[in-house]
Amino acid sequence: MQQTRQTTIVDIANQLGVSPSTVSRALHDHPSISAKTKRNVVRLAEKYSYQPNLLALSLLNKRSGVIGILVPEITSYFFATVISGVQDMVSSAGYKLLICQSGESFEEEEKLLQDMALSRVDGVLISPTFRTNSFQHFERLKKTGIPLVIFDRDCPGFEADKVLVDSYDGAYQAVEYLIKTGCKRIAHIAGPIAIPTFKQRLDGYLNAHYDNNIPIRSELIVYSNGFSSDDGVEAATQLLDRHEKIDAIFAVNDAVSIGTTHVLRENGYRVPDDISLVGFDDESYAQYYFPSLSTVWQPVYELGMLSAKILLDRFANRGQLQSYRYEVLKPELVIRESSRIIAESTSSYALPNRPGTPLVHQA
Amino acid sequence: MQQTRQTTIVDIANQLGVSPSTVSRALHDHPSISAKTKRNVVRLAEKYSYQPNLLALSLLNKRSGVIGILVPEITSYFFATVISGVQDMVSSAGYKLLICQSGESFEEEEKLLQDMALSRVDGVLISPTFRTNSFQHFERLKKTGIPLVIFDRDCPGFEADKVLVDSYDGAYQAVEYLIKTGCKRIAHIAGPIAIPTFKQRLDGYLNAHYDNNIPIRSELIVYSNGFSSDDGVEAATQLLDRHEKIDAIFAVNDAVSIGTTHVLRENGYRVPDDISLVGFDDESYAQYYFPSLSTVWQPVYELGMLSAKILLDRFANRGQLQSYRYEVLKPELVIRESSRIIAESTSSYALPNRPGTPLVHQA
DNA sequence: CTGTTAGCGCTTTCAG
DNA sequence: CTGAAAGCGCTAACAG
Repeated sequence: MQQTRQTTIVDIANQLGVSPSTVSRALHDHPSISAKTKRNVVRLAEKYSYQPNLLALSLLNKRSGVIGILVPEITSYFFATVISGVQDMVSSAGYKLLICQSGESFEEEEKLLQDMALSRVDGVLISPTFRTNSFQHFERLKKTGIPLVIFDRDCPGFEADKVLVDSYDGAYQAVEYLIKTGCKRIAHIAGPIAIPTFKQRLDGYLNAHYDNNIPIRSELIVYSNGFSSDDGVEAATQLLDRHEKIDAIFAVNDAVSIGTTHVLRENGYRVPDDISLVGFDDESYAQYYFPSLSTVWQPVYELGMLSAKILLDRFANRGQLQSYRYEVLKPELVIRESSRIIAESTSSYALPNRPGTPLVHQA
Repeated sequence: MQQTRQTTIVDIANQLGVSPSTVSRALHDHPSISAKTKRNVVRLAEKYSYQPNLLALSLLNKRSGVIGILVPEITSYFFATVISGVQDMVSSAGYKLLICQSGESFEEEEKLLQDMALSRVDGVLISPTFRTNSFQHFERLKKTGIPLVIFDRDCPGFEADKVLVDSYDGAYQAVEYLIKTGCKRIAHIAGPIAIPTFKQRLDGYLNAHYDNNIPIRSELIVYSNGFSSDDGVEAATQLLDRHEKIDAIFAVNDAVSIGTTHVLRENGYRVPDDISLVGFDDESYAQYYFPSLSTVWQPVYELGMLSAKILLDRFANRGQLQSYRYEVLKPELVIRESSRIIAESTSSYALPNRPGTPLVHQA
């Protein structure tokens, strides 16, 4: 624990009676360096377990080798997995990852982004808070020359590289499946529609009805304040209080789903016998839940990898003007026990075996 | 996206015809600086949206303002929550957090730790992989003067600040509770006992039996290869294959528990009617599971806060020799529906209402 | 009140 | 093959 001061290149130089530049060269296999001095330098370096100071290097090279990622929170399966994907991609390119949570607070998002800029991260990946409706802080970042990639949650009107999941499509698949299995009165527990992703899920729900000529009943849609299990409990309770007849529920995500099943069970409804239920996310517990949860799987890990890849590409083509990339990944419906299954269409829906979290997934 | 080169203090100085130091002083409210020049400087700084280069500062001050945290993985509720606690603590002290995952790989752990040392993090929080049995890389870090705190997973024989949870006690509580509720043949699905934490849970299981004069049957203990739900499925299957009579299972954690309930259900056992089940961790889904999971809650967020706090204290008393701190936090048994409840002892066990994840918890 | 100087640790011309 | 010098961006004595 004693702060013995790290040995520097100068220390070694002095001890050997050579110049710092010689030491530097020796340490980097520079061609024009005598084998002898090189040996001496390397020996000393090892003896003192010399460690190059990356801070000095960063200052010199004007790049820190750090990529920042800003997410609303890391405790959900979704973001934690995205981060894993990003981590794997950037570290294979020699970058470190600075992970920050905004906690869905806009002010925090601004502050953290500012912090990152100050510490001179080389690039940033951002999934904005659902309160983020002004993008000046993003623009500011762009202006300082730090490339950024928006992922998962879109920022309408803000131009940047973006990697999203087609939530609309996932929701559409889910609801159309419910319709095909004979459900007529399908409720939707929507998340805060300030989040574009959740708005899209609602739209998917609506259009699946429309395309299948099923009337939409606004009394079957309940808007939740958040998207945790507790929010699910609240929303589901609210839904049941309306005393509407329902035979299916499409919930905005799995967390809300399990809150919902809880309420349904307490009120004597059986899933899926009385009510079919489909969630979204395919959380790690979804397959082991009882009944196991039908849900929409998203290529989360891949989302992280791709976002990071796009950022790295920007580094490679630094300066060159390039149009922004806009990537949309496709989710997949996973049918399990929480929804009734109709025989004839099973084959087209059932996915072979998708255990928990596939680390690598083919697109 | 155009790299316009960030404006520096020198740019401002030149433009104003003053020296860089004057600019620096103006920007820092130095007492001896004329109101006029200060105004000029500030105006220009704003005009060019000047941003101090933290890398230069770090190099100068020999502190980066970054704290590193190294965990086996971030996708579990446990570590994600620890990180949240750490994040909140360190950011309130003005530090940034560099989060790294070892993926339970020893080599990766070594490499990442090395990386952190190179980027001159000011301190490190570590929860080692379960393969970590040599601590030379930790020693090396200590020698370079970077303080480190070990949390959650102990490193027997390695001296450092440590913050742990009393897993032994948690397990003991759980098993004693099962015994008190009348269970006679309590099985244990143990995790890899290379992890001290899991070894402790096993010990708690054993000693609770011993203290209550219940014979221990080795055929009721199954050692799982990992601690995911899939591992739980495998271990539970193995357990049932032994055709031993059992009336309760204490599983090493909640993830394994839900894999276990899955297998039990498939084999026609009802929980808790036929078999009582208790897990460990109190994951966010535990209370909404069916049946809701009896489990052992750990002060996870607090664990993160405290670990970070201890590290910050080291900074404050830098250099001063101090004995290492060894903190052990107490877990609490949470009784829900997956275990039979006996009337008379309920009161001493039942906890009022403990929804999901308490953000702040009194010790 | 302000400028000059030196230096954090390192690399990289440019001269030897 | 090696050294001297300059500089990345900034601050903190030390002089004026």
